Amino acid sequence: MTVRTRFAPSPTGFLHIGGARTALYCWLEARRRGGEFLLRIEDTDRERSTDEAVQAILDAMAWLDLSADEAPVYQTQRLARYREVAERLLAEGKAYYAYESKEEIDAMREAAMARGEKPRYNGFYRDRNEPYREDPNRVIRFRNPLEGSVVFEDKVKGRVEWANAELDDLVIFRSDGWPTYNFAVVVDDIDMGITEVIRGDDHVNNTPRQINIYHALGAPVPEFAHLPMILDKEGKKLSKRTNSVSVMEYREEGYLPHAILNYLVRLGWSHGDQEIFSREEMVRLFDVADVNKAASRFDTEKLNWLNQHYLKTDDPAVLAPEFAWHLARAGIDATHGPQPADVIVALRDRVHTLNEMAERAKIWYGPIEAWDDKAVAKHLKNDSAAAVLEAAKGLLVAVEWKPEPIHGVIEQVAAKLELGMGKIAQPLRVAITGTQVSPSIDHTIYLCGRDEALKRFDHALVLARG
RNA sequence: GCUCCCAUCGUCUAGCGGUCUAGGACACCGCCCUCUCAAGGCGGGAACACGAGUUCGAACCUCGUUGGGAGCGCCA
Repeated sequence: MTVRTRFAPSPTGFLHIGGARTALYCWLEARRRGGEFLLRIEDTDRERSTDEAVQAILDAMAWLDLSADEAPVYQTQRLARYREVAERLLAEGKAYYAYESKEEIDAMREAAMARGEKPRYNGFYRDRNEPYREDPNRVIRFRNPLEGSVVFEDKVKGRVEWANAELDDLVIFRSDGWPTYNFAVVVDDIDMGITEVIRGDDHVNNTPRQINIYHALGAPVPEFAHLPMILDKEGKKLSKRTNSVSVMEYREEGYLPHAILNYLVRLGWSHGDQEIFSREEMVRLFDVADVNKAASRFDTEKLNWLNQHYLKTDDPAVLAPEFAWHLARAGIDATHGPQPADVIVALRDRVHTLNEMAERAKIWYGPIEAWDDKAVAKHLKNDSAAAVLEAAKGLLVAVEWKPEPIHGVIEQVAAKLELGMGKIAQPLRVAITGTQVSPSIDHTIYLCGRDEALKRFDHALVLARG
């Protein structure tokens, strides 16, 4: 049988970083085993689901390049099917109508808690065989087995056993006429031919209930793999207050999609000592069965390292479009000025993210915004600065405009004036950038462009002599 | 409260009864390189939560303790 996995987010917000990892693992598992990866939008909560959220999730998936093999399935479009299945369960006596009000249910729960028990439905309508009737409180409940236990072999957690006595008769159809999560999921997973249910840890508790529904429906039970949670740096649940949780926020912060994927694949899974995984390697080596049981913390420092790793090793031409996106966001008009790919080469050893890179690139796309007074005082207003600037200007006018020849010019100036590189590079750097920190001086000058560089030297000469 | 789950350096992890004076990576510290900042190279500190038991032998198996987490909805 073909392996089929699915990622099933509910569109109540953006694609969460934890959701992204779940999607990645589902995608990888399907790919490795030559199967299919599907997407299902769980939008039955009409109060909280929005079209914007659906689009945001789709966009994030596309940006991460985790494409589904079939068009997404929307639960809201499958209502008739859920009804049909629920009717069948009703007809077979595997489900029944119940008419308690929400207040009654709440009271039931509180009473159980008071008795030190789990808050559960007491099964009042279980054996009453109440017929269908118009009632605002009408729900359909699943007749869960009373005895025995549900056992399943979770691919990451191992054997899980659950006493049916712990489970109550869950609502499968709400009074508003929509199916509940636990029911819709099972119907969908059966209809979609899902063979591997890979999802977050928070669903383990639902699994026994769902397995009972599979049994009631006479459908084969898929394999389950419950992924541990991703916690924040403090070991707390990831929250918007303290972390970026949306994948697209990470994009805005300048992270590369494959850096995020590489970070995520190693969070809870490993392959010996390997840290860097290409897509092909992930597909070949990943196996959900090797995923760790314990929750892990999200460490931005390591993500930073990975992001810079890819910044340094990827082809600048391939990185250029994503970088251009950041330049535009930073309000930079890149139609004039240096090629983004050249800027990447100059800055990639110095930053961890693309937006940091865009910020530093400003110096070559527009005028110097702020002069560092200390830099000017130290490197421009001294005995040799003016001479250095003059000499450099003289040679730069005619040199071939590439980093290497420019580097040659600087060496010539040093030789001619009998000065060390420090005495040459720093005044030039301040002249071009207004600060004493920048990439190597040849690149710094090169990226500025000949005309602009000469203009900045002239201005610096004024400062040096003033 | 009840049910279930988890536990190796600060963090991500390797380890699947002897090869562990516990390996790698991020972060941190030091040195080197150096036109600044980085990057890079070399080196360093840093962990088996605790207690019993099983065994000739335990990070690995069992039980308990402690500490964390999840769930207990007409939310997903």
